[in-house]
Amino acid sequence: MSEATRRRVKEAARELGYVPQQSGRSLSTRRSRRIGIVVGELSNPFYPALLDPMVRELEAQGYLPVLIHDDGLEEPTTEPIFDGSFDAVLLTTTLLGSSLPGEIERRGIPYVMVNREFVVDRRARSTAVPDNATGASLVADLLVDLGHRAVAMVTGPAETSTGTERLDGFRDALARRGIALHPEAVERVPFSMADGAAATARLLDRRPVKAIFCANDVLAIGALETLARRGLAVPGDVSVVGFDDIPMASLSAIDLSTVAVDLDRLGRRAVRHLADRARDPEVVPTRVVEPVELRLRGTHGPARDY
Amino acid sequence: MSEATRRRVKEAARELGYVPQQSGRSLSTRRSRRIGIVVGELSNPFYPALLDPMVRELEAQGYLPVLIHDDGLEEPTTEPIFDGSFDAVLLTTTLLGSSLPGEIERRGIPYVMVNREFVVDRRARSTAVPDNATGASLVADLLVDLGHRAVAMVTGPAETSTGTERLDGFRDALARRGIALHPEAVERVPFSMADGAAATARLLDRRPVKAIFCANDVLAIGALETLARRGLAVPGDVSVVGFDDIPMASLSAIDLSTVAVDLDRLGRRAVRHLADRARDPEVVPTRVVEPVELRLRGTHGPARDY
DNA sequence: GTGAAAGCGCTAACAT
DNA sequence: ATGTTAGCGCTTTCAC
Repeated sequence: MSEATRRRVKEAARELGYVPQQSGRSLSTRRSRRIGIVVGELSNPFYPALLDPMVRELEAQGYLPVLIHDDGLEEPTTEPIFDGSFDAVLLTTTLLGSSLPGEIERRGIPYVMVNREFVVDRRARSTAVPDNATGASLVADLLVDLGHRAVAMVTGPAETSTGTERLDGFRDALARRGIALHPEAVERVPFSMADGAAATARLLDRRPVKAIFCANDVLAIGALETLARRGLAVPGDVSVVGFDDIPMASLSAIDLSTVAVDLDRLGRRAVRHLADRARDPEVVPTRVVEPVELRLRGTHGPARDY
Repeated sequence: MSEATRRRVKEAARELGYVPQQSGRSLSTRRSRRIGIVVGELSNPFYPALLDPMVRELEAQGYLPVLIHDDGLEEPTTEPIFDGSFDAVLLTTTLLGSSLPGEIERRGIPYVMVNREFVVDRRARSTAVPDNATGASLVADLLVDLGHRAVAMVTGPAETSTGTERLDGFRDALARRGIALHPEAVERVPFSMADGAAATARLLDRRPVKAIFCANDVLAIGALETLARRGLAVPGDVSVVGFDDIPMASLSAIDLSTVAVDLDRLGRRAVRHLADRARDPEVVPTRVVEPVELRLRGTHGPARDY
């Protein structure tokens, strides 16, 4: 076809406002240029922080993000995952016992888990996760080095890899330093600010606590909330350390010491790997581990009163 | 077809989990059960706050939300709006001069603007907006009643109805109380935390300021950031009032006095109206105005040193 | 190079 | 009731 004709046709199409219809195209090509994202509560600041880079990178790759809302209580609506609506799926809320990844796998739909893992057998799966164990051990060493002994942890649900790995990593690292994490010094709650606040209140009521490691920043901000309400000084009376380094953590009014995860990079790498898999099903599933580092701000301090 | 084969086929289909394919269905019914949402930066906490209730309500109405990312710099990718991908569209970033609503209208695609308006002629359009003028006047009266005279404002871009209406409402209400808002006491910047912080710094450098009204909470939190960095006490040295009452505003570490908008209700009402329009094109476009009220917290105080 | 036609998977209208 | 078929709008193949 001649170049001039091509241009004339394009021009005419533009004038008439013709836009090729996606449903027809999808039916014919079996590709939708859409990616489903199973994502948690947007009111939980962690999810926007993770979603933002994924949305940007998807846009750069020419995909449209479709949200599948998972409130953590009832099962999300999974039909669109299986009805051919998406070229691939991003999973950010996967629980350890979930059957969803297996079902998606069985149907040959490319997927990548982000921030969460699904560990059942030794088989490689596509995931992009922070180095939870290392991050937790960094916090343990930090607190021990500061002289803390009355240490507690607020962690997430046992069915979340983040909640479990960060707890295990913390406990193990403390043990290596000869400190036992007392069962009563551990609270397991959903990853929400309100739950973090309530868990901290229970911890404080139960036994003397001088340092609290929270499995993520959202829980940590909840903890700060409770401490502020009780008139306890941070870090004077109690040290608090979080995990993730969500944008809120760096506000001067919060100034949270935390384990920094480059969520931007995590999200983008997850999407790039997903796009690779969507384009070529032969691409081998990869476990991407994002390094972490301590981000020391204003909520940790030396132990006193020993 | 033999009875045995029929049974075998049905059985196999059930076991394999047959799911009707959406692209075929869409092509045939001309309905996608998907709604496009043109939304701003997810890293700007206002958007998750607005998106959250919309996503929930869409889910309740059986629609899937598809994000169209508008970074405010380059035009968002609008093809999917016109290629039949969506039954309707939610617009949350519309600028006053934008041609997008008109184009969408021309093609007969149902849409609702949320938090933003597009005012060109007298014709009714579907919008769901807070009562900007009233909110701004409430703040003006509050500050004047507290004795403030050295008043400034950080507002949003002139092309945003929110930025413009809140500025106009504030200026008019001040004028009614016999106070002029000096042009040098007004900063117009994009609705971001960093811009709010920078604008506040410029304001402070230019003239003595004792009270700052920010056109939204994101700007206000930026302002607090600058004030904290400069060692200025809030509200001792400077009062700050925001607009929207996003969840962050109520954190004890921020405790922002603001004009509360029920974003949850705003988002849900917008979606309900949109769903009505998507189901029946005859439904008349409605301008939904959400009432506002002062939410007095800890960042406003009486004027001193006059 | 150009044009016609088959077929993607579904729904709805129409026979039987 | 049940089964058949046309057609949604696109891409791709195949004739010409």
